[in-house]
Amino acid sequence: MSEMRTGQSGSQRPRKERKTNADMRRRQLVEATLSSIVRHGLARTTLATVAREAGLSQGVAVFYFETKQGLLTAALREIYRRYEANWMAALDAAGPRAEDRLLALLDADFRPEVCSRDALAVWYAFWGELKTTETYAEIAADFDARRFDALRGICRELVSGDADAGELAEWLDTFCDGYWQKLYLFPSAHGPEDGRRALRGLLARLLPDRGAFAARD
Amino acid sequence: MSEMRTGQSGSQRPRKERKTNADMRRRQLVEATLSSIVRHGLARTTLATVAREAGLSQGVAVFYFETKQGLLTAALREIYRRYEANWMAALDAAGPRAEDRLLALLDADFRPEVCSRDALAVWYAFWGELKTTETYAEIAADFDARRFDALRGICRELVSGDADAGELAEWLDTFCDGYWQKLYLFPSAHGPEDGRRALRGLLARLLPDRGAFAARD
DNA sequence: AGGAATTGTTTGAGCGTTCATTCAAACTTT
DNA sequence: AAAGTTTGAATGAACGCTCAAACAATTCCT
Repeated sequence: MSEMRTGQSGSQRPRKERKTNADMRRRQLVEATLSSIVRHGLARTTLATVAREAGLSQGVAVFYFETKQGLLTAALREIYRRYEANWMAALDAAGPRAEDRLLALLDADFRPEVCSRDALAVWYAFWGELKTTETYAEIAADFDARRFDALRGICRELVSGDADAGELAEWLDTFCDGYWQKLYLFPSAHGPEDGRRALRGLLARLLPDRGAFAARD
Repeated sequence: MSEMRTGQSGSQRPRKERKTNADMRRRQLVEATLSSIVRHGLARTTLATVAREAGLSQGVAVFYFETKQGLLTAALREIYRRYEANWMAALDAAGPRAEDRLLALLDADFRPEVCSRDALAVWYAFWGELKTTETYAEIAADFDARRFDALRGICRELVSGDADAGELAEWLDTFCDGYWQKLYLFPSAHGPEDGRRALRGLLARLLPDRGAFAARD
């Protein structure tokens, strides 16, 4: 009964430590990248600023991500992952009624986790280079599709006719994107709370027959 | 009767030729900057790419703009100037009726002159660095304020109550910003024409009592 | 179990490149 | 001749990436 071939699962801790360490380092570096983008902007984010932020050497960033571009791509993927986790969690927490699910999904866009000033700085920094970095566009399209499908699905429960539901979903999605721009460009004039309020007002207008969105007034 | 102090206006053409030349060069360099941003992105736009695009030497760009940053700032101001000229011209061309003026102002946002794929690439490239370049934010706030005032003014003619008018103006402004984002991120799924159509649909919903916006169904 | 060998990780100096800016000299217009 | 304009080589700083060497964890061998 000697030891097995360190293969699948039986062994005690054959390489687990190293794998764990690698994942931890990658997370640490991605986190440092996001911090650096917030602090210095994407244009002035270098391997040096990331390494300094992470408390590591420049070399280790290249070791785990091959290239600076790989690190940036991982960072963009990460914020989209967080964004998706945010609205999915909001949907899970919402009740079964379509009105509640719609509000949950849209409200999620105005949680500081995804639209704080720092978060917006990162979003727009990456979008600014979307046209010159093919991968960014693919990531954006991938994540956006899932959210829009969810949104349209809910709208279909609220209005009759697929065309009208799609139209409504497009309006609401557009509103969210547009309000993010306000939050980003003019943060002193618009906060997430204002966004939620404006959203409710718009919903009350667009779906007047649904009492759930009726304005106080 | 010796020569005067080259001062105000009396002299025949004391420096006029040179001034004209300087303005022409500045325009040429700003144009080349915008082209370079479209072609290479803002991050890879250098004095060399701008000079090559303009058919001039690098030195002349510095001569007229002192610094690369000065050149970029001038380019941003230029696209905002064009944007403003676009919606102001649309307003001037529209009739006196508030419905027509509203549609003219909003439709102007979907003219290729300001929202073509190339134009959007420039907009988002600059916005991406807004948080790290104070001047960009000032320029954006300056131009945005004038447009929003115009929009709100028209909305006040259409709905009673300043609060409701302001709310409507915010919704519509947000819609325009949001749709630009769709045009930019997913140009294969959304074109300016779709934006105009969606806008009309939204207007018909938000202002149902105004026949001018009634949907054809 | 204990020490050597192997494999994985981290460092930071160094390389080649690119970039913004400078500037003396050449060229043009007044 | 004077003033204005344009050039492009030179400068120095910053950057992404490489790599040999150092360090650490794990495995192998007895």
